[in-house]
Amino acid sequence: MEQRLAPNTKLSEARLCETFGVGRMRVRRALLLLSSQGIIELQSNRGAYVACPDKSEANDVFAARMLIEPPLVRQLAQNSDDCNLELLINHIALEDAAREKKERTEIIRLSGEFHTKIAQASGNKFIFRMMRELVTRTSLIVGLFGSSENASCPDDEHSNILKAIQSHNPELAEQLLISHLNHIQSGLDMEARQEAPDDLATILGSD
Amino acid sequence: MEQRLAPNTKLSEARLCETFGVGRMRVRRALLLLSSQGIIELQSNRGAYVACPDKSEANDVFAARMLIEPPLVRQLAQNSDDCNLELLINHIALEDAAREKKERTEIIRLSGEFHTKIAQASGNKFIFRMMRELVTRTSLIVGLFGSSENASCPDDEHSNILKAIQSHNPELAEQLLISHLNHIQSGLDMEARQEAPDDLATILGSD
DNA sequence: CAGTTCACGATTGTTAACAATCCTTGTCAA
DNA sequence: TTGACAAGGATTGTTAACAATCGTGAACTG
Repeated sequence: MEQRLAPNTKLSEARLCETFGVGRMRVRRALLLLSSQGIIELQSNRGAYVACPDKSEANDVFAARMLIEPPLVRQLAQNSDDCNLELLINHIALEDAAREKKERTEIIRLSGEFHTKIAQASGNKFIFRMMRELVTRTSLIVGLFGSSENASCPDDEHSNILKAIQSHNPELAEQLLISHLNHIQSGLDMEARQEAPDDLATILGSD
Repeated sequence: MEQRLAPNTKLSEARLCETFGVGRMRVRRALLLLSSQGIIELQSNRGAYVACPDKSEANDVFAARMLIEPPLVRQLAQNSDDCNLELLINHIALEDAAREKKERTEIIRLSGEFHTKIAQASGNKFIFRMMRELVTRTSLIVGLFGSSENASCPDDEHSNILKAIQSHNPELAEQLLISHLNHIQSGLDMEARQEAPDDLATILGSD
C-alpha cells in the first residue's frame, strides 16, 4: 500500500465518480468503508479527506505494534512447521527480486506486506485484520514523516527475522523484530512533516 | 453489548426501516458498517445476517485476546497513576451496584465493557479499537456457546485484577487476567450451540 | 409421485432527481 | 482597507422511483 495521495487531500465524490467511472453510490460506500478503517476522515456535509496522523497517533501505532508483533513472532518461531512459513519464504523471494530490479514502488509495497503476512501466518483471522490496519496506518505515517531514502524497511532485516523463525529461535526472532520496529520508528522525523507527492492514482482497490 | 439477536437471524432492510423509523439509506449504511466490523454478514442480493461464529473463530478470538490483553494489563500495572485508573475504579463501582440489584442485563453489558475500558485506560486509540472489536465478538460467542448461568464474567475477578493493577503488581495482574480469560473460555460448551432468544431490540446504537 | 420449469412476489441494488448545507465571491458600509 | 453580510454556485445528504436478482410455489411432464 504505497503512498500516492497527500494527507488532507480532499476526495470529492464527483471527481471520484468520473475517475473510476462509477456511480455515486459506489463511491460513497467505498468512502464509508475507508473511513471505518481510519484511512480517510469523513466530515459531515464537508466531504472526505485522507487521514493526516499526528505525532501522537504515530506513537500509538508503533506502541500497538510493539505490543502485538513481538509475541506473535515469538510464537511463530516456537510452533510453526515449514508449511505455514511457505508464505513468508515466498515473500522474501519477492522482496529480493524487487530490490534487485530496484523497483522502488514495489519494494515499499512488499515491505509493508511482510508484516501482514507474519500475522497471516499465525492463521488467526483477527490478528491478521488488526495487523493489516496497523500496517496501513504505518504506511501513512512513513509517507508523512519518513526521510525520503529509508522509506522502506531497512535492508534485509526481514530476511533475518524469517531465518530466526525458521531455525526456531524465539528469543532471537523477537529481538530482531523489536529492533526492526525501532529502526523504522527512529527513521522518522517527527517535526517537519513533508508534503507527499499529490498523484491521484489507484487507491481504493476494489471500489 | 448484550446478545439480543440470534445468530443467522436475517435483517431485512424494510423491517429495520420501520423498526427504527429511518430511511433505507441510513439502514444500508449501518449494515455496511456492522459488516465491516464482522458483526453481521452481507450476502450479495440476499441480505444481511447476524454473524454466526464457529468453533474455530471462537478459538481465534480468545487467542487474539490472550496475545494482547495480558501484556496490556502488565503494562498498565507498571506505569499508571491513579488518574488513568479512575475510569476502571468507577467501572467496578458500577458493576458492584448492578450485581447488587441483580440487573442481569446490565451486569452482562458492564462485564464486557470492563475489558474495553482496560484498553481505553492504556490511552492508545488503536488498542482501544481492537479490543472493542474483540470484546464485541466475544459477546457474540458467549451468547452462542455460553452456559446460561455464567454468561457474565465470573464473580469479582474484575475487581481483583484492578486491585493488582492499583498495587502495581504486574505479574499478579497479568496472571489474574490470564486466569480470567481461561475461565470465560472454559465456561463455553463448544458442541451444542444453543439458540439465543430472538428478541429484536436496540442494537445499532447510533445508526 | 418426483423432479423440473416457469412465473410471480419479495427483496436488494442502482440511478436520478431533489433538499440541505457549506464555501466562495461580490457588495456595501464603517 | 477591512469587515460583515448576502447571494450564488458547488458539494454533500436524502428520498423515491426503477432495475435486477433471488426465493417460492404452482403447474407441468416424465
